[in-house]
Amino acid sequence: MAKKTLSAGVRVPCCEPLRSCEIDDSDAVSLAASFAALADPARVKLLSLISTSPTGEACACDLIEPTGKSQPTVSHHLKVLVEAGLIEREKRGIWMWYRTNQTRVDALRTALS
Amino acid sequence: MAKKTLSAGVRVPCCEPLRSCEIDDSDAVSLAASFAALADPARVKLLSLISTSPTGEACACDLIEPTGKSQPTVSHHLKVLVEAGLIEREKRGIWMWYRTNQTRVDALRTALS
DNA sequence: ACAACACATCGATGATTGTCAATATGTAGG
DNA sequence: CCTACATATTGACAATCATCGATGTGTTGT
Repeated sequence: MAKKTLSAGVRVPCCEPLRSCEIDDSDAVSLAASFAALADPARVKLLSLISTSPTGEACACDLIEPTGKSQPTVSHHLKVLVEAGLIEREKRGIWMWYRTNQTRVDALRTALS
Repeated sequence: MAKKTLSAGVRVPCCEPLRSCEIDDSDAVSLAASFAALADPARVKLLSLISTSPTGEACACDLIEPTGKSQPTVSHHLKVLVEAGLIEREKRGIWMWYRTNQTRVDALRTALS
């Protein structure tokens, strides 16, 4: 029961930082989905590995050993990151190359402002 | 370990070690835990509601209706956010007041840089 | 064509999570 | 003490998730 609201409660359009205005339901859902993609240590590490690569991209074959997980598990986590839009994949020859989608990561960071 | 064909069947390592800037496991675990706290639309909305409050804090009683969840469910989500360090709680009289831990949120945002 | 390799997908399983009804805890007033 | 209220906790359940072995798909070199 809200009864101590002091302001008029005017709603403004929102896709901006959390602190600036109250977000609507669809924004909350999409933001939560993005954060969920980072809600596993393996995926945080994968994004770090890919982001810090000197060339800007990383081969899947170099991402298995550092995570300490099996190849299918790493493949699964990479798929989660791709579907969340945080990284992109490109097949060259037999190798799959991953790079970060900096625009999407930046958008996430902005949402925390 | 993965190798790459340059030409004439010569195989070389995929890319640079990827380890110079790699975050360590404990950092990945703690970061993932923080992101996990934001991996639910209800919690994203709660953090938004609290952060955008004109007074800087919000009473639990005002957070139930906007989320569309039951009172125990909202209480549960608030607890998750508190335990993740993203918000803080203070009881005054009958009401529980929540405010954002901006330092922690800023730390999360920095991690995405 | 064939074998070796890189990666994705499938299937199964144990663990975690979101949800709410019921109940407990704590606070204020009569 | 008793009642009304605000919030937290418990218990149970369905849904989702992380994991890996087995297998499928596609590519390269022989």
